[in-house]
Amino acid sequence: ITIKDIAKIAQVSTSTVSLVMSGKGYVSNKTRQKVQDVIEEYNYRPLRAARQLANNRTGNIGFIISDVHLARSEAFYSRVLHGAELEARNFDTCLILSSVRMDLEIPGNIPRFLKGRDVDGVIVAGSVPDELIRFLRNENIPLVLIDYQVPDLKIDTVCMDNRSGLFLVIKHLVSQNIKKIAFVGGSNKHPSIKERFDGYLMAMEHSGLGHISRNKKYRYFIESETNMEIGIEGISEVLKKIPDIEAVICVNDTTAAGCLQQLRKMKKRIPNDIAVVGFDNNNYASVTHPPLTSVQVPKIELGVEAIRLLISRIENPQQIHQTRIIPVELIVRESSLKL
Amino acid sequence: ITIKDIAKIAQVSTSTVSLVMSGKGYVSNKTRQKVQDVIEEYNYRPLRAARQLANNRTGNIGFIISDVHLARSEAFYSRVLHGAELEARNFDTCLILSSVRMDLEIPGNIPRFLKGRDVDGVIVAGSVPDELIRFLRNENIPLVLIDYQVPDLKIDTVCMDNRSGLFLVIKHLVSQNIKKIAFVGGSNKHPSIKERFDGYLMAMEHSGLGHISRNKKYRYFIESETNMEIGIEGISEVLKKIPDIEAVICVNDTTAAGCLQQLRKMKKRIPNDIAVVGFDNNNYASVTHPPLTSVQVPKIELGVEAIRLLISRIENPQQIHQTRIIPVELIVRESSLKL
DNA sequence: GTATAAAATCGAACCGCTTCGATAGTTATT
DNA sequence: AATAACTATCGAAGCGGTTCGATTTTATAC
Repeated sequence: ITIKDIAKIAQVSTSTVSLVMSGKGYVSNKTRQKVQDVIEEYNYRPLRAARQLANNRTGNIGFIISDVHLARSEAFYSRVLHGAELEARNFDTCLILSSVRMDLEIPGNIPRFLKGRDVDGVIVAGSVPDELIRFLRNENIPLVLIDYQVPDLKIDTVCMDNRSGLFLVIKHLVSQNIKKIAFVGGSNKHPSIKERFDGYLMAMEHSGLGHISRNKKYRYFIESETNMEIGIEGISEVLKKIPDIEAVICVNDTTAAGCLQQLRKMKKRIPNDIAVVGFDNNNYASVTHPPLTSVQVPKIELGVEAIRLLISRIENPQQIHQTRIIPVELIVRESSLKL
Repeated sequence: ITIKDIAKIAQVSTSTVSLVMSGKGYVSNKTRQKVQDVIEEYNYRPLRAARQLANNRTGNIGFIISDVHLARSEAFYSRVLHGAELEARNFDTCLILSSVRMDLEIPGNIPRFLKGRDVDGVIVAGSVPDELIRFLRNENIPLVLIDYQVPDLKIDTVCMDNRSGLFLVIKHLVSQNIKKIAFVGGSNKHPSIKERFDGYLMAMEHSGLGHISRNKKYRYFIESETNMEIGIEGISEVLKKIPDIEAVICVNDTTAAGCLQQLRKMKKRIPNDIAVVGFDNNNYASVTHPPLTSVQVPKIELGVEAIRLLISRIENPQQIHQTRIIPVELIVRESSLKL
């Protein structure tokens, strides 16, 4: 069933039907009603592809994420994706998903929807090869990054308030008179990780604990994707240097899970010997033993905001580039709550 | 840059370019080479929408999943989605994602890609409203279900071998001389859940423990989505009736996490007092305390197989309906391994 | 050497929709 | 009464491909 069929049945031209559907131009009320009735009756929906061909708008948004992120055991980016999907629906827009390998070749290996020019814009979630982002930029495709950025490129971005998150954590620990607070992290390549560490430094200074945070014995970093091993090694190393450590803040929950596991193995009591705090408030924060205090990141919100930002850019390509920062929240659980 | 441009530059007609791209018809080697060179040089990619309009193939596959599933804390269906995406790539096909609410109205609320006829086929992962599936069936859209089925509808399906999973579990427990084995589950509406319970019954009979599994005191079910609460309540109830229970098999890891938590609260030693086994081998199976024995379900594979099945159906709409069963594997961890 | 078949190439129609420009009918303006 | 300005509707071109004949060239058969 095509627009021609509708036109014939309603005894008007296809242009009139088109005008009715789009709400543009002049159509008398009588005609409009007639056409709408026929559309309704036959449940007519215009073919997207035909529409795209005619007016160069696809109604699709591409969502790109690295294989690594998508394969990650925490559901972080799946949640972000979910948020994006929910909001895309509100704009009558489809989400086309593509994962990319971190070693993809450009332009040989780019997502298929870019080859077929199948999308009006693209969301990139988390880190992907910078060249991919540069490529998208060169192609002049509307683009929004989530929780990532590329040095010296001005791009619309949605991210979470990592620094404030650390202020909340430190404040919570200090309120329990905990002072010897260590930080365990991973590769600083990802901006969020760097920001969390910066937040730690700043918040510690702010609480008058700068003499601790400035002491490098209280830090542990490994150049790798964050995983449980970092937590395991991290807490072991820190404990060697500072046996009377009181708390450890991990760069995310996965790392924290490693810490918990290792501390249990060492027969440390959590939180009474050592408090442990994570970040992200992942799906397993509450099934660890003990349940993990963490900074809740509104993942759905990240996706929602990204869609909004992207659509506003698609509609207004010249608008100034923005960064939207989503607030976070501290979720206190047993791992940091002294009895 | 369009096919006309390429044609002009290569000094052939657009039809010839088209023939070169599709590999159909007769083209001399010389011409083919010439055209391919130009395509290469200008990095020409045909516009999908134009192609679709002409030959009625979109090159897109829709992936439908319920909000509830996608929001689930375990990453089960995200993994399945990931697998589908990976395999779709191999077929130069895009995956369009849509989540649906369990209370969606049909046809008002159906995914947008169905309205615009934007996909060649659809994958449905997990349970969705049966009417949606019937609707898809009526519309004659190629369809594959993952881990779900609708009574009295013949539809291509990919699922996991739930029954065998339970045989593996029982065998493992019995080999440790554990006999008093209970089963805690959720709503039987989802076929997998029912199959797991059936597997329990069958495997127990098979191991000569039928007198136990036939005793209803060893079972606990709640009509609800599976969650931690079911585990918590389930193990409490069973323990009341059978205080000397030796093991509990939970319908999935989430439920098992609830069990673990409750048992710890009750100061039971796991696995020496009671062994606990889950199903799915979720992302958090290894961070629970103790780490959880579980049946590993190859989630990526589920997605991969679904794509393969769907594409084969798209290409051959008349082929007989199939059910592909993905094998599972037991992952033994501390929660069931007596010292 | 001619008849016939196969190979190579092209022009044009078509897919379903939007939109520009033309046309005609109404109403307002002078 | 003539002109201008809307309002309403439509025909046709065009978006970027594919594909069906038609046509020309080349190879094969007798």
